[in-house]
Amino acid sequence: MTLGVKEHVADNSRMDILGAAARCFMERGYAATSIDDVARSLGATKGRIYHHFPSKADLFAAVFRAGMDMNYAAVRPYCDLPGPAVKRWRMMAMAHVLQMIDTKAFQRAVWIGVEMHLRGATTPQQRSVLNELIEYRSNYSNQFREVLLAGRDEGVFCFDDLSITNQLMFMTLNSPIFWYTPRVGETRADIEIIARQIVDYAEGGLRGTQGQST
Amino acid sequence: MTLGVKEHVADNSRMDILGAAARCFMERGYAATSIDDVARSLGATKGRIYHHFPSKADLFAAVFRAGMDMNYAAVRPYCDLPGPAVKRWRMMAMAHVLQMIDTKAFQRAVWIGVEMHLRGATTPQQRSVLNELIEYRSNYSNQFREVLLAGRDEGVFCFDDLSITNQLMFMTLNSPIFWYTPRVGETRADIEIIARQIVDYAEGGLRGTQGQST
DNA sequence: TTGACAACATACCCGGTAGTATGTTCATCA
DNA sequence: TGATGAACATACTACCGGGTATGTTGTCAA
Repeated sequence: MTLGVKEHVADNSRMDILGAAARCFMERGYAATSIDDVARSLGATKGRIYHHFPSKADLFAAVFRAGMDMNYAAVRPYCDLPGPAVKRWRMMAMAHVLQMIDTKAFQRAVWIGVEMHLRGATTPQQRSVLNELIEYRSNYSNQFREVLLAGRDEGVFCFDDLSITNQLMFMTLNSPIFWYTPRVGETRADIEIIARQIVDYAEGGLRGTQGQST
Repeated sequence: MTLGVKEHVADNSRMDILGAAARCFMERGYAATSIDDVARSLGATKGRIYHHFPSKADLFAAVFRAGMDMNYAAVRPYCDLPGPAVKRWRMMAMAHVLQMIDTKAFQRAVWIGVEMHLRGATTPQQRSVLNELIEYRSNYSNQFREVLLAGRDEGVFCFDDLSITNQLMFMTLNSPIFWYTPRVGETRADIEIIARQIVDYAEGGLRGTQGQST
C-alpha cells in the first residue's frame, strides 16, 4: 500500500505548485494572478500547471484546501483537551496564530477564497466547489465557537452575540496574515512573543471590560 | 466664489461614479472590476468614466481618498476632546465603526488600496499616488496611536508593542466592512448595538487581561 | 443666433490571459 | 528492448478589458 518513487515525485511537484500558487495569490490576489505567473515563479510553463490542475479555479481550491488542512492539523491536538475552557482556548488560539504566521501564503489564499464566496463566485460548478471549502472552514470555526460558549458558561468569557464575537476573534487571530513580515535574525521566540500579544488581545476582548480593576 | 449650476451637475456626476466604483470594487476587487462594469452599473458607458478620470488607477485613488475624507470628518470632532483617554477613545472608536458600516463600500476600497500598497503597486507613478494616500491614512491612524499611548500612561490600557496593538485594534474596528450586511427592518439602534459590541471587544483587548476579577 | 465647450456615447486597437492541442523526453515494465 | 504513459514544454486560439480616437448632443455666453 506504499507509494512508489514516481508517485512521490509527482506529489512533490504538486506540492511545489501549490506553494508557488499560494505565494502568487498572496502577492497579487486571485484575479491578477495568471497561470503563467505561477509557472514562471517555478521556472516552468503552463503545461506543468495544467497537467496537475484542470483549471485556475481548481488550483486555487487546492491551495485553499491545503491551507485548511494545515489549520486542522495544528489545532486538533488541543480542542478535545480536558480542563477549563480558557486554557483550552489559549492553546487553540496560540496554535492558530502560529499557523497563520508559519503558512501565511496559504492562509491569505483561504482569506481570498472566503471573500470570493461572500461576494458570490463566478461560475456555477466553481461555486459548489467553493461552497464545500467554505463549509470545511465553517466546521473549523465551530471548534472555536464551542470553546467560546464553554468559556461563557464558566463565567470567564463575556459576550452577547456569538457570531459577531467569533468574527471579531478570528479577525484578531488571523490579522498577522496581513501585517506580519519576517524580520532578519528573527528567532522562534520572537515570533512567539508576537503571537502571545495577539492571543492576549483576543482574550481581553472575549473577557470583556466588566470586573476590570482599573 | 460660489459654483455655478453646471459645476454642481458635474460634481454630482463625479460622485455618482465614485459611489458606483466603490460598490464594484467592493463586490469584485480591483483587478476583477472593469471600467465597463462601473459604467454598466450606472447605465452609462466607458466614455463617461474616462471623461472624469484619466485611468482606472486614478478612479480607484479617488474612491480611496473619498473614503478617507469621510473617516476624518467622522472622527475629528472627538479626537481633541478633553477628559480621560478611554472616554475619548470610545467616542473615536464608535464614530469609526459606525463609519465603517455606513460607508462600507468606500472603506472596502480603502482596504483594497492598503493591500495593494503592501504587496507593491504596479506602475511607478501610480505608486507615488498610492503612497500619498497611504500616508494620508497613516496620519489618520496616528490620531488613534496618540490616544492609545495616553490611555496607557493613565494606566487604563495595557499593551506591549504600539504598532502591533494599533494593527489589532484597527483590525477589530474595521472588521464590519467584511461581515456586516444590513438586515431588513434594521433600525439605527440595532446598528449601534452591533457597533457597541465591536467597541467593547476592542476595549477589552486594549485593557488586557491583568487585574481581571475572574 | 452661433460657436464653443462640457458631457457624454461609439467604435476601434492591442496587449494579456485562460484554456487547448500537440509535440517531446524519459523512466518503467512486460 | 520496445512500447507505453507520465510529466512536462511549445504553439496556438479566442476573448476580454484598458485605453484612445472620434463622433454627437445639449447648454451657455457673447
